[in-house]
Amino acid sequence: MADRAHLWREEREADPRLSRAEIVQAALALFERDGFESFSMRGLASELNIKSPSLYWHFRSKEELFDLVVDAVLGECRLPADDEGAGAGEWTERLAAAAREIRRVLLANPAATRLLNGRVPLGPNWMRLAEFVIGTLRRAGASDAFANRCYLVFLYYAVGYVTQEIAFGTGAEARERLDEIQEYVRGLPPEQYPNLVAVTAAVTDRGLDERFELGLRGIIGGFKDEL
Amino acid sequence: MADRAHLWREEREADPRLSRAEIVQAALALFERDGFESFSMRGLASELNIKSPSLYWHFRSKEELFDLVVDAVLGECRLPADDEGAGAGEWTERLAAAAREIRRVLLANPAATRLLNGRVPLGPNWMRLAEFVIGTLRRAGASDAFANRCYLVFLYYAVGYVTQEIAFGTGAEARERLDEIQEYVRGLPPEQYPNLVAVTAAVTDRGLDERFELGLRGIIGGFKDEL
DNA sequence: ACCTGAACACCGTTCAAGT
DNA sequence: ACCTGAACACCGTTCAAGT
Repeated sequence: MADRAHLWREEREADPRLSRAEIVQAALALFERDGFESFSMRGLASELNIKSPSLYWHFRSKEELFDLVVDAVLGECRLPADDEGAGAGEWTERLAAAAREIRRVLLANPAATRLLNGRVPLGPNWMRLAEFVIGTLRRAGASDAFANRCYLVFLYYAVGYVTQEIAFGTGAEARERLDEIQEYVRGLPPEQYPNLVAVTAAVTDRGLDERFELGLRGIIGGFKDEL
Repeated sequence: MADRAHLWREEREADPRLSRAEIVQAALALFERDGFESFSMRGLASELNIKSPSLYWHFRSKEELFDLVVDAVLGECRLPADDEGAGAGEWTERLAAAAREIRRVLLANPAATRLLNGRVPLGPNWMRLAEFVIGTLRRAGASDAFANRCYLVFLYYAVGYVTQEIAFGTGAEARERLDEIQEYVRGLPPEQYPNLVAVTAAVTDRGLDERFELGLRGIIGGFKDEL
């Protein structure tokens, strides 16, 4: 009887030992559930039913864990298949699609995205993005030197834009926040900020999508001109 | 004799009471001296020879103080004078100059710049930047709606790029770090990252200035095309 | 190999109290 | 009006010890 219970238990909690990947996924989930500011190693440990010092067997530090969380998020980006053949679209459109995908994934993980700042991403999923951008550019005829220049500009644009965008919040919260800010700007002294106030008064939409596209057209258009 | 000493003392430490601006300046200095991670309210208080709870008489929270530190940094940006007359250069060049100035100031204050992430800047010095960009665009013939779209894209590009750039460190440290990363990328499996590895092998310079300019040309060129 | 208890040296913030 | 002492409820991390 006792033997049987034990067997059941073993089958139930499939692997009592935690893998690094499992911990990273739990960290990511916790980030998005409770927000950036609420995260702590102790909180993560308790979510995993262990004590916080155990985490230091798996990771050297919180920063190291964060590096992996960032890469895990980037891993959610689905890039267009790497085909040069007939079906492959225009390179400019391929790049634009990748940028939109990066934005989609980062907006879906706003809390974890904040980890990207002040961090040089070096994980496989960042490298995958770099490989895609550089490959696309080279097949479009870019020299090595030029492709090397472009890819960071491109990725920094996407990441940088979304990072600032996220500060407004996401979803309904963002819309509310943006409306508040519009109110605030409209109330600013017009003699000091004539253009800012005038322009804000004239526009009522929020247009974060359109702005991303505007910058993106500029960046990619610039690549095309200098190719 | 005791009276005299007292007078001296009063003349020396001009204003024993601290103003918000003084505290903000001290916080900024501390940030850049000891780095982002080392900052604490207790540390700031001890730098000002007060105890940390006193800071909460001046500021509602650490976040509120940070808002002011961010705006203080942005206040260091010197924009071209607002002249429409004969001396005024091409609007594209005026915008480019402003972007370079923002980058210069943020690179000079890397620790404080990290505060910009996840924050919507709403202080007077951010508004000043917005006013400048919008004014320049409107005088160049942009509609209200278009100027409103462009200015955030423009500012986000500058801020976003520098934010990521700063992750490499600054000065000699950055050069060292970049060389390390180049080594690391060159050592990556070429069958997995053929383009990335090839391109990195072909290029030896670090080119963060040139990349910023490349993106900037694209962004501003895009504005010009759609004006 | 993986996890824990106990401890160290910190945090941000509140609040009653001082002057 | 401005500042402090004492306290609360936390942190990340280390390290000897357990299994």
